[in-house]
Amino acid sequence: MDALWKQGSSCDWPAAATVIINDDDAAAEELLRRGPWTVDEDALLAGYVAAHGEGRWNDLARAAGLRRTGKSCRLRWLNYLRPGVRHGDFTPREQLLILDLHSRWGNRWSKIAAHLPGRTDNEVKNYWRTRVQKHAKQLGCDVGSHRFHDAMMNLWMPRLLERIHADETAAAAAATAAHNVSRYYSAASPSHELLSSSQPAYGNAAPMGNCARAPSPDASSVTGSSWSREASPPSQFQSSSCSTMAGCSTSTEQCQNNGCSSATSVDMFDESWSELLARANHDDTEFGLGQTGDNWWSLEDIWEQPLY
DNA sequence: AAAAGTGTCAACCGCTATTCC
DNA sequence: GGGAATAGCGGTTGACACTTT
Repeated sequence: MDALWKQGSSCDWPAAATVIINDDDAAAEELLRRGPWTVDEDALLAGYVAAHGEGRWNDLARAAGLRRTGKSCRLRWLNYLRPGVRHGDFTPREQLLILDLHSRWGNRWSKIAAHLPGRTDNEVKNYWRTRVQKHAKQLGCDVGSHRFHDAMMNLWMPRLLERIHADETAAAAAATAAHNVSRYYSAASPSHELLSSSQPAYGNAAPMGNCARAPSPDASSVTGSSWSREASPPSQFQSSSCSTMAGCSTSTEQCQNNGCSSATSVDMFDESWSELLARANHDDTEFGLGQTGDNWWSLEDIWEQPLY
């Protein structure tokens, strides 16, 4: 198929580009859009899937009136529009799980993503390529090398575990404190409800977001990258920092679903996560915290540079 | 303030596997 | 059984935002 690309000036939708498919049959010529999705396209796709469900994506694209390939529609739906998709920084738990699963399975992104609720293979892949490979580069080695593996096992992962533990300890303390405060106000005055109602309103408005996420993107945000970037907290690991209930804009249940380290029990990673912790507890040689003497990365490297 | 460099991530590409006819 | 269509996967690219000089 010969394809001639041109910028979308002639297109009804802004930006992006269109492709003209040159076919022997002129009647078959059609315009297909590519590039960033618009709000209108998102609405069309989401609305159609909501009404009719997922199906054959090429047919769906046509039926929905989208000038996109089925492949493009599928990708947009899976990576962005599908309910439950999460965006934003990876929590320390997620980072740890990615490191662990990648060490077992390699670049099996979809398989790894399947263990990270709400995360897509694309996001996991991007995380690996941008963050993890960057550290490997700093070490002057390849991500597949023994050196990198050792650094990951002896430095990175133990510190992620430390961080997670610290977060959970803080969360437990905060939850206890909140409980006590609640009891105090409950006893002292019926107006304690104000405490809970003072939570930011956008928590419910963005049910798919993680706890650190800002309000829903406004209509001018098209691809999602803009708002996710804007919403990204400046401090590392902030996405897990809804450990204090006061700082979390979502309910406890949402927090759990979103992987936040709230004080209460259910863990989003279930089996994989417990396996990991079990290994951490029983395999000191791999996860030992005392093996940081060979300092390829300084502590500053580990914690000052973003691991997310 | 502007240019250059860097990081991030959505979207696309090409390939393989699976399903359908 | 075989070919076409579709789904799914991993790799790559390009645009944009941010940082550094």
